[in-house]
Amino acid sequence: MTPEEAIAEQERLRPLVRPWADPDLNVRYVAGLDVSYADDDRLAGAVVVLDVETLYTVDTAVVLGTADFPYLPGLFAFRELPPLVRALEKLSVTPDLLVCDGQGLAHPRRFGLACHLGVVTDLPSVGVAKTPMGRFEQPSEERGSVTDLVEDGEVVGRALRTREGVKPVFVSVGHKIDLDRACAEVLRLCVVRLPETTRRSDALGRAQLR
DNA sequence: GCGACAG
DNA sequence: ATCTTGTCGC
Repeated sequence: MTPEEAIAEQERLRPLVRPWADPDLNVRYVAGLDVSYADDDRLAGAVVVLDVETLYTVDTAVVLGTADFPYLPGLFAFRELPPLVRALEKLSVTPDLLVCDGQGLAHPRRFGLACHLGVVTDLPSVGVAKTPMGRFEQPSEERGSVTDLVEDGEVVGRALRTREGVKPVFVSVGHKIDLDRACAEVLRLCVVRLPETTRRSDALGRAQLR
């Protein structure tokens, strides 16, 4: 697939994004997804499902693969989506929400990894990125404070302070959830700066490459 | 033309 | 993404 074809694919799928929650959305099992890279082009896609009430891990899956698409800003999903979908297929527990390592609507074409993964799986999803794609004001220092993340004059996500005195993370809607809910769900996954979902899937993926 | 650009 | 445990500072 060429970058031009990838962009066309994003434009084709973008209308399928539903940036609101089903009335009956109840989040108990949350999946964190991440891809780790080796020195060569091997990679590991990892997913960890935890019970949001206890933060206990209830299911995990890892797959080994190769990087078949380069990292290009705006086309990140075409590199990470294949191993992540394969990992999701290995789960025994169906997650209620996917927490992705990257952007959702906070994307130049409003179709970041979290949107793509949400649409492909038809599961609610949110993007949690460590660096922003857009402009934002610094949220105040206390845990839970937020500011808008703005791109092209529209609010595409939020900067969320997940712990006092740390850099914010950048939350955007992926699919089948609204921004308020997305921020609330992410915040309750955070013991330190990054959500436990992200931390555990990251650890699982890198361990698999050893 | 130049800089910016998730992981 | 990756290099990476203990250590410095609030």
